[in-house]
Amino acid sequence: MGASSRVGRSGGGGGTGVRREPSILHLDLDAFFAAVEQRDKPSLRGRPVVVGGTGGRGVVATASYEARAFGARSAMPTAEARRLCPPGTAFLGGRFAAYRRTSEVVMALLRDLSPLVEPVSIDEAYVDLAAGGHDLGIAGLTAMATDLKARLAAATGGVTGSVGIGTSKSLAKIGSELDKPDGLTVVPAGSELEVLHPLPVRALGGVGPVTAERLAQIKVKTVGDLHRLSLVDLTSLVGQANGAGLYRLARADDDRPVVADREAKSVSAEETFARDVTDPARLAAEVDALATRVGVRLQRSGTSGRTVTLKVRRYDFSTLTRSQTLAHAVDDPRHIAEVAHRLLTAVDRSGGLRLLGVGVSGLSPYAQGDLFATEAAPVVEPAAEEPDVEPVPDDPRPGAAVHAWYPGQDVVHPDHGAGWVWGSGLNRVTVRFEGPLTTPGPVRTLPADDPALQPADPPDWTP
DNA sequence: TCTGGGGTCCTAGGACCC
DNA sequence: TCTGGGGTCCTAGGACCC
Repeated sequence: MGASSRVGRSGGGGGTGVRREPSILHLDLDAFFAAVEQRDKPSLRGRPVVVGGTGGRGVVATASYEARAFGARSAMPTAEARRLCPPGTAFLGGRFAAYRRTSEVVMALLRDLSPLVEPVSIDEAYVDLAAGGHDLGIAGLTAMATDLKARLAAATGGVTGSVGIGTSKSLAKIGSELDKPDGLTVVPAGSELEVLHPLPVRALGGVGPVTAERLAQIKVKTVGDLHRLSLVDLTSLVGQANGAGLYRLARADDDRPVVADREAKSVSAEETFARDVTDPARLAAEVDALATRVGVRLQRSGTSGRTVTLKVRRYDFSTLTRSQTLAHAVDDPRHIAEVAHRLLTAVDRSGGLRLLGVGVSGLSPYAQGDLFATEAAPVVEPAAEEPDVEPVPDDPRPGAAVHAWYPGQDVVHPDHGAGWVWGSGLNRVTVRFEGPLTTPGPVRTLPADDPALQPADPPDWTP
């Protein structure tokens, strides 16, 4: 949200960089998962090792440099890596506890350098060296980084990393890519554009296959080519935020801070099945299992969230998400599962599902059930003004008027067809109708006592 | 034996409020 | 009867990253 601090820092000429000294360090561990395996199993040293999904639908997480020589790459289907690599290649499923332990050893070494360490992933981090009071001269930085690499290898039993140091996150990251594996690159202040401009646009963070292709169509291949585009041309090509970001990155204009302790914004779990699943009972059981994984992790981290998202990948790889935002944050697996089940009901499962996922976002550090904390939480403040109607048991007699509705309830209306409640207040109820519609627009706000609004499935009532 | 799993950020449109 | 503009929230999808 703070993305648009439009500090017009062009200042005319070569507005290169914001920091005057190369004070940002980026560390990238080399072929990390495979390196840990080779460390722990001497028989694997010097041999091609592929870590990742080993089943029929697995993909490669990490290929050792020996395996890369045969063409194995991250994100490649494991089946393809098997075709490329020779007999004797090790295909391993991965031991994440071991990777995490090793990662923690490395992150601790980085925290010895500076209190400002931002882990990007299990095998990557930025360090703000200025916050650690280091000598930021080239010789001093080189000596410090050389020493870091030696301590890293010693502390991890032989895992290596590539280090880049520059005046920004972008330059530090590019530096660590330039000399791999076991590399060290310091980009001196003032030489940023010299380093940047010959590189392919893909070297910049945020340029993936789609953006690169769009740029290639107007003959923009290198960062130098990119530098010649106007801000207007760039934003019209790749969008407002991306365009403005690339415009600055091409000028080495990157003042993003190193942020320790980033708060998670969402928690999710998903599963690709070995074979597509159609059986409703099996799908329901998978939703329960995924909701449990998510709920347990939320509870362990002391957070909960208001938006539950269901992700579905169909037999033909088409992927969709359905979400619902609740009046209150949830972390209870049963509540998460209940919403996810409902969302699953509304998607087409014919032909079978390849993947199911469940996620919770809109996180706040206030767990459900804590009344005082919930009332203090700014995020649920609006709900206090218009409290949910208690899901009082509807009068079960067929035809009885219903004056209380709860989110998720299936309803039917003679003018609007079938739908379900996604919000309710004291005097009105908001319903999303699925059609067939006799009026335009899927959402209707109706008086809560509209006599025509009925539950889709009136509960059985026995006198 | 085609294409994982865990994330972040952005965009666009509709609803809704003032 | 005709019709606004700005801002926020929500939903869905997509690009990208490791």
